[in-house]
Amino acid sequence: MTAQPERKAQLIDATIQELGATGSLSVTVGQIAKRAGVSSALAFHYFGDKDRLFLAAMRHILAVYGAEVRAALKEAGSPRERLDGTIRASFSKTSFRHDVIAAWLNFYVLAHRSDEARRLLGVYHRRLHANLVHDLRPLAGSRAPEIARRLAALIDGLYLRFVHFPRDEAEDSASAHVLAALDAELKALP
Amino acid sequence: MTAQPERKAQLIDATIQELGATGSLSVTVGQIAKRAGVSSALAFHYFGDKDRLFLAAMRHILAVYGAEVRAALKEAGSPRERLDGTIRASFSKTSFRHDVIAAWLNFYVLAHRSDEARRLLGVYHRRLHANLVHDLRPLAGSRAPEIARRLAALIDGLYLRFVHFPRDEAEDSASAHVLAALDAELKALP
DNA sequence: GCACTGTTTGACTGGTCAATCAATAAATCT
DNA sequence: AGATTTATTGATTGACCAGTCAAACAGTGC
Repeated sequence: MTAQPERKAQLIDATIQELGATGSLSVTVGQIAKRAGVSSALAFHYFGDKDRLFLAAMRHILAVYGAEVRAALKEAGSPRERLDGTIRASFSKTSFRHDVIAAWLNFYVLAHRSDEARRLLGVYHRRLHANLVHDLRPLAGSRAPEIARRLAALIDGLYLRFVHFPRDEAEDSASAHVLAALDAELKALP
Repeated sequence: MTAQPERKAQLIDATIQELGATGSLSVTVGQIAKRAGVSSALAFHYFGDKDRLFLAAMRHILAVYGAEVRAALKEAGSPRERLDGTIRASFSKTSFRHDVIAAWLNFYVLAHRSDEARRLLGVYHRRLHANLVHDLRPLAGSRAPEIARRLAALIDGLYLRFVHFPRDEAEDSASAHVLAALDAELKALP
């Protein structure tokens, strides 16, 4: 999946950057190609059309995010530490890079009309859910899936809010909110 | 604000519908005008440019949402009932109309680069927050604002998820999740 | 019946853009 | 070395679109 020609990677990077610069999917393939230092025809040669170029960029972002989560989990021991890692990875510096933000926002829009984009979004959802459930199970037993669903939605919702109204301590503040919700859920367990 | 010619309202409706039909902000003023049964020049005459037309549409959606919240609150007595009303209004049938969904998703994108859109989004945030805090206060005292922040983010996050992966019982299921989170927060109070 | 004001349009412009294509260069194979 | 595939581009096309403008139209007051 990542053994492609150099140019493909350049174009994907340029897509993300250009998306961040203009903020909408109406970026032109020409602008992207220019930033990548190649002709626009090459972008079409490799990706077929604009949508597939953008989807490739989104897959790349999700791959990077997945790697960050895995890295965070590797250093965690207890379920509680692992949950903390999963949550913090969702609010990592990378996630708050303004080009990554723009990609995510436009991805949500695209997922509403493109089947492939929705499928990709589903992959992200399931991965996050599975991670949360795995480490909630020892703490919450059969209530784990239900609580995981709420924590996942809370993560997305907080992300959206910090994206539009950023603060310096977004990373910590957002994580703290999710952990507080987790504690409340656990404390309230029967 | 709404004592303007009928045509303005028609154009706003058409904007929302066309946005729902194509799913992205790249709808053309021509398409919108055609759906409204007028010439595109008229849209420019009334709204100046495309962005302002879209913002007017979004203001309309927020106004309808606000009215739904107010209606739900009118029938509620206890703080708990009022919270339930606020939450259910956020997941009303209207909010899940597919053209309203498309408008919200694109609104999030726009809010990332347009000051006026972000300002509008801030209005929505503050209104929701204020409503939640008002009715949480008797139940959670000084912790009300903090909990309200989480519930608001949870509402947005759940909305996003049900929007992309709809279920028949979305309305009830989403509300139930928020209420469950509320109960957990209250039960966990010191 | 005239002046005035707001409404509405058709025609136009200047520009943009996704996608294609024919052609060249470079690499790989046989 | 000749054949075949892959990488890459410049030029082009055909459609489309935001925004402008001058003019036609309709109502209102006088």
